[in-house]
Amino acid sequence: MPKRGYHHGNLRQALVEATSELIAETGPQGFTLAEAAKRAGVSAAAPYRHFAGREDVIVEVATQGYDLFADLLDYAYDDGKPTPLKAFEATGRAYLAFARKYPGHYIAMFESGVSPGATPDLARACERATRVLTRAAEALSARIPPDRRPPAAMFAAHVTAMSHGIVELYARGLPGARTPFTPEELLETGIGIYLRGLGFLPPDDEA
Amino acid sequence: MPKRGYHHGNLRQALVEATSELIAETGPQGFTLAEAAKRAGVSAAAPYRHFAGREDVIVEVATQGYDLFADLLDYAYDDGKPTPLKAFEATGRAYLAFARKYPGHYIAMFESGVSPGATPDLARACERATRVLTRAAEALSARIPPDRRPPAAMFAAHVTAMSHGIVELYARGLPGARTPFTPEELLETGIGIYLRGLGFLPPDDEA
DNA sequence: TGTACATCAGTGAACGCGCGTTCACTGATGTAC
DNA sequence: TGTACATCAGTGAACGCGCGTTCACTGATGTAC
Repeated sequence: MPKRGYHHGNLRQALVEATSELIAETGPQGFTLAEAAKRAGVSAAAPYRHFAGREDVIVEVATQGYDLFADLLDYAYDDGKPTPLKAFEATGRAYLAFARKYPGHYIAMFESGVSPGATPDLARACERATRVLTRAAEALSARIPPDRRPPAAMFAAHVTAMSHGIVELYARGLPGARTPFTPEELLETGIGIYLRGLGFLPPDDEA
Repeated sequence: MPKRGYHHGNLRQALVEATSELIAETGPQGFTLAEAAKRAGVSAAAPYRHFAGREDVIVEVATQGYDLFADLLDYAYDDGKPTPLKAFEATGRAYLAFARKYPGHYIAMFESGVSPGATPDLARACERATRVLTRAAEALSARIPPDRRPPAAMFAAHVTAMSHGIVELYARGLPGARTPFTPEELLETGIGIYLRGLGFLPPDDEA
């Protein structure tokens, strides 16, 4: 990695980081390129040396976000070890941790209105993240009694929807939709009940 | 209702409707008061006769949204008839139907960054909607074996989260997070599995 | 090692634009007599 | 019923502002000889 190479050093990445911060603070529509440039300590014209325009920066944040997301989920899943269930639960926790730690990336990915097909890179990164989630669902699915096993894609969609809903409603600053529960509690109990409904967990307790 | 009273007739409500359309099209940050005025066939200065400013219009859309939301949920719940389960499922379908039919209101309520405490009216409307959902969860909860019955608030949060997640990820125009399933299918199956996990539904099938 | 040159990241001024908001106004509506 | 007046919803012009983007430039870096 070139440290402080040219004038700025690594302006491109500095702009991506400033942008993700700004998106977390003001939303994807509220983000301005001028403010991102100012935060990076650079004139308003400088970003055009690295990006085609405003939209392009958001797309890059989303792309890096999906890549990081896929990495984290993959690491948490750990090839299904020690058990598919434990690995699956770890993946869920990683989902929440990512949303909490990288809110700007998360918003750029899911709330910016950027189409995942906007760029080949973005499409690739997005698909990779989806694949990790689907794989986790499939591995777990294999242990479910076939007669009540839903398609793995549906299984993955249910879990993704609950995770996303918890992030949006209870992990963000929304002061209205308050519950006495932490997002982590909600996700763990919610997924637990769901898995029991699939017949995977014993009816009483024990994980 | 006064039909075409003063000059415009009912500019206030026309602005609210134009705003909800615009929010659905461009997001809460992309909405401009000038465009809403144009759609209502009125000069850019006219809205200030009815609203304090831009933010105030969004708050009004959110308030009317929560009121309508509460009405629809309440109607669907129908006092728990014919059974708490059927009523609960009908309420879930009403959630999805509202989000689909009034996307601008939905976005103003959940994605605009407007705090539910912004206005006494908004707080009241928001609480009313929450109360309907919690009541439905409580009534159903009473039929759940006490040893595995979660707090009603948690129950309500799980279901709200899954509903919201399905709306955001699979009922909107996001061309990336595609599944072969309709939002209605996803919600019905997801809630069904969840309820089975609570021990409410018989392990095999039957509603 | 030293010099001349090409490259190119970042600058600063400028542009056109559309937005939110204000303000004096105007003209239709409602009301008092 | 008719007239005079008060009210107030909507107008049009204007403002200040910040944004996205362009463009000729400048000056540091890398490279060829």
